[in-house]
Formats: sequence, structure tokens, C-alpha cells
Amino acid sequence: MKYLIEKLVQDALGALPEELRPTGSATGIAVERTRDPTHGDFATNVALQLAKAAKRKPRDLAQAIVAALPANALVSRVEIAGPGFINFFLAPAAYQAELLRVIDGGRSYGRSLLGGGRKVMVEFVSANPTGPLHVGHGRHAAFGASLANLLDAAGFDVFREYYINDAGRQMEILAASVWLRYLESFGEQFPFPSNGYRGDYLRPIADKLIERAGRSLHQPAGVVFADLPPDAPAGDQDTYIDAVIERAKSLLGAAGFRQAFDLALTDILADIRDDLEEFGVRFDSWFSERSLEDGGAIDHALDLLRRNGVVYQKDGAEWFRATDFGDEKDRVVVRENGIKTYFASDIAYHLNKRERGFDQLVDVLGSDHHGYIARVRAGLVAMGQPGDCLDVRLMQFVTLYRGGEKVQMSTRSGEFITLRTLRGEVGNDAARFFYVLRSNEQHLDFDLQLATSRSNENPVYYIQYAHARVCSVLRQMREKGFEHDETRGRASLDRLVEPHEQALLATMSRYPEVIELAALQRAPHALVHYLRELATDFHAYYNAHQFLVDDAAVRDARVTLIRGTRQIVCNGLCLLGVSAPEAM
RNA sequence: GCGGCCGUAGCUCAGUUGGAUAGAGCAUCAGGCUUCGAACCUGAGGGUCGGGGGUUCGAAUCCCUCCGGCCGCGCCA
Repeated sequence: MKYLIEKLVQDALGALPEELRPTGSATGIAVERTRDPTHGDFATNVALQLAKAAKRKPRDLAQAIVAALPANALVSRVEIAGPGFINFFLAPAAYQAELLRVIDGGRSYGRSLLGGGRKVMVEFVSANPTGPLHVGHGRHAAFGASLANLLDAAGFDVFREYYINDAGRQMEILAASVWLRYLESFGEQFPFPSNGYRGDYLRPIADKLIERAGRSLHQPAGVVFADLPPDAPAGDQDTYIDAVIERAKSLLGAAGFRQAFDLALTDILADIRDDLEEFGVRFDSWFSERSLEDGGAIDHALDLLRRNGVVYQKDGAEWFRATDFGDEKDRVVVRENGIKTYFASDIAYHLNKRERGFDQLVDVLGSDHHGYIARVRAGLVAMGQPGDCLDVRLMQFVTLYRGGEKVQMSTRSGEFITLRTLRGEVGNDAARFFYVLRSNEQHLDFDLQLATSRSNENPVYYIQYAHARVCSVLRQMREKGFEHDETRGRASLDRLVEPHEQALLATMSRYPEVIELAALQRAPHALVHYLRELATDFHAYYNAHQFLVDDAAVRDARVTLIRGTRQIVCNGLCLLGVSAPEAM
């Protein structure tokens, strides 16, 4: 609908007299929805923006533009207002036509071709498989899934990926932790390493290790812990846990350690996958970090850097000259001990994404990763990729409260609320909705007691209720013996003359614009706020007017209107991963 | 110290390519069901957009500065 006005303005500019026609590309020109209905439906600041270049007063230029506007049956009136705004008043027929597009479009109403089929990868969650997902991961999952849906609706070719950090020290700590639990099952007693993973979720995995390996991995505690450096607080916990890992490897051999490692990895990953699946979050691929090294992708990336002459040797390590590409310091890619850094696999991973053909790489990361953006972008640029292909969205933390009391969480200690627990307590719909209610840049306070004790305070029900109410009216219609004549409804939309009806129609017509805006700004919460407005308009209309009236033309027109409303609520909730119930 | 984000009504937050009189929910107060579902609606009160300066026709929005809060700044992952 907005395109209509934009096109009219463009045509008018082209038809202006030579000396007034804008030269070059003017910025800041916009056709926008008006905030105040007395200013019409759309307004443009074009005259204000071009006045200086045209050497005319804004209002005079506006006058000339209005004179050049082509006539259009869907625009009832155009006026010049304020310092030089041009306001457009749409004819009722414009909104009636849009309602028909809603009905005809059905589930695909609101989809656009904006993205032009460009390939975009959204990588999100990517939590280390060292334990179950907690409430913070839930926010990443809900945000990433909704954003991916929005980009899809806006015409992008979307690919959803989970990056599995299945290499590195954290996983070795996990494997060692599982093995220690396994030893405990054989009656061995010892103080658990302070830096080990102590969560109860490791015990079933240890039990499984017994099923698979029997006693073959058993060692007496005295042997395992003989001559190790002291643990914290007397010693250093990192030094200690590394020593434990080394001891495990030497006692078990590579194959034995790998058995514990792989069992823990696959078990936890399967749990994460199930959890996300139940949460309505699906991925097109689960990409293994280990496969990067195994497949030579890291060497490929490093070779590219070396060939481009952006690495150097210092202190026995190999450094990437990141400062030449906007980063604040150079970064090590190969350590003195010959082991490649996490940063090396990271840039290799992002290069790999580009080589798989993705135009845009959207990463959803925790806000503590902000320092990492500059260096990954630097790496991409140094390898010949455009720096702006990377788009990182940072998620602020979720703080969990229980009755106003802050809940302390730590994966290592095993004291945390899992996503599964949260979903069980508040339900998937409320969780998905609440997670994207706020901008990703805002800290999210999630009070479990509030969300569980009075769940109908959650705004998700307000929107779902609008959907259920329409369904209820349609049920009532049949029970009262009214037959809805769709053709008559479509032909009678000019009977929708009430202010409530026009307000609802106007809000409905904004939906396609909201989808595009939310996709481009990576802002699912914009859709949430829109749906609440739509529900507000609907509930107000519901309370003010009877839909199932005796006048068949009015009744069918109103039923057409609320069916369209239901369609948009349904489409919008679907993008958010929230159900649209017919009754509740 | 350097860098990033945040600061808007009592509370939680929208408003970010600069637009017209700064909005919503909750809370508070006053009303509305014999009529399609009251998980709803109508109305009221509530603001120095953290402070100060600047840019211009116009600033919550852009720039500078100060204050306050969170987070980063490893040859960890």
C-alpha cells in the first residue's frame, strides 16, 4: 500500500518543471505512515528535503509537487501541512482492496519479494554441548528462529545453522568430568575438581558409559590423582583440571578417552536437539567445529591469509595482522605450541559459510562476544570477503528471578534453570513470546513466579484471545443459522463505515510493512508490538459493535473483516512460533 | 584505562535511515456483561526522554562532554 504512494511521488517528481526536478540522489526522503490521523494516512517530507536544492520555500515546492501528482482513485485527498509535509488521505476503496488481498493471500499474506531470494545464513544458539540449554539459550533460540522466519517471509533464502563447539578444552573437561562420575559409580571417592562440570545431568551419561564400557575404564582413585598439582583454592584450578585431563588420557589411552568424550557429546547434543525441537526451533544443519579441522578448512583459511601476506611470526607464534583491517590488536592464529587458536577456526568457519554461497551471514551471539565482531570481520576482509556481509546481533543477558529474588546461575556448578524447566512451567507459547517481547539489546528480567502464578497476565494471551474470539464468533454464526455469503461480503465492504472498522482496516494494512521492517532491522519485537496493536483494535471493535447483525450485507462485510484480522494474527504468531488457538 | 551497549511515566519497556501534540502494558483511580467469550472494553491521573552544550526549518533520535549501570579487552573456548 505504501508503494502506491511512493510511486505517485516519484511520478510527480519526474513530471516537475526542469528547474525544480531533483538532481542526483537525495537522501532522507521518505513516505511514512502518519502518527496522527488528522494528517491523513501517509505523509512525505520530500518537499522539505528538496527545498534547498530547488531554491524554493518548502511549501512552494510542495505546491508544485502536488500539482504534478497523477490522479488516482485510491487517494481521496492530498494536502500540504506544517512546514511543507504532503499528506495523503486514502479512499476507503484502498483499504477495502487491501482486505481482499488479506483474504486471497491467506497464509502467505504479508510475504514479500524484498529479499530477492538472496541467500542468508542465520547462525544461532550454538551453545557449547557441555550441558543442557538454560534460559539464556532460550532467548537466543526464540530470537534466532523468529528472525529467520521473518527473513524468509521477506523474501530471503534462509538457512538455519547451529555451530557445534565439539573441539577444544571445554569438551575435554566435560569428558573428564563424565569419567570421574563413572569412577564414583564404582565406589571411588575423591574431591571433585573445582573446575569440572558437576551437574547432575552427567550421572546418567556416566551410567551409560558403564553400559558401554563396563569396567574397562576403571582406575583406582589413588592412581588417578597421584602426584597432581593442588586444586583451588590452594592451587590453580585451570592447571589442576588440565592435569586431570592429561592423567585421564594417559590412563585410558586415546581410544578410551575418546569413548567418554563422544558419549558425552552425542548424548548432550541429542538432548539439546530434542529440547529445541519441542520448542519449535529447527535447524537446516548442525555444523561441527571438528569437521573444519578434519576437512582442512582451517589450513585453507590460514593459507589464504599467508598468501595475502597478512600474517607474521613473533615469539614463536603466528599472528594475523588484524590491526590493518580495523581490529584493535593483532591476533594469534597458531600458538607457540603449534595448536591453532579458536579464532583461527572461527574465521575458517565464516569463510566456509561464504564459500557455501551465502550472501549475508547473520550471527546471533551473546553480548559478551562484542569484542569478537571486529576481528572476525577483519579476518573475512583479509581473505577477500566483503566486510559488510557479516551481521552480528548481540543478545543481552536474561536475568532470572523467582519472586523478586535473583537466581544465580552457573553451568559449571550445575546450578541453573534449564530451558526445559522454563518451558514446562510457563509453556512454549508464553516462553517464545516473552523472549522476543523486548529488543535484543535490552536486558531481560524473567520472573518465574510472575510467569507461572498468573499466566493470564502474559500479553501473549491478549493476542491469542483475539484469534480465539474470531473463531468463536464464526461458531456462533453457524449456531444462529446465519449463512456467510463470501461473495456478498466482498461486495459489501463499503458498508464498513464505523471508525472502529476503519481503524482496524488501517492497522491491518500495515502488516506487510511491519514484516519488511522487522526483517531488515532484525527486530522480531516490532512484530510483537504490531500484533498487540492489532489485537487492541480488534477487541475495541468487538466491544463497540455486534458483528452478527440481521442486515446480511453488513454482517457479511463484518465477518469478512474479522476473518481477515484472524488471518493476520495467525500469520504473525506463526512467524513468532506461537500457536493461534481456536479456543482457549 | 580503552572499547561496546543501555539510561524515556511509580514499575517493565516501545519509539534508531532526524518530523508535526513523546506512546503501550502493568500498577492506581472511576465506570461497563439478560445481547457474538469480561483472558475484554471505556475514561482519568502520571514525563526536565540521565545532566549540559552543539548541528537545523525541526532532536528521545545525529555530534561533543559529564554522570550512572551492564559487558568485553588471553598464545581460553
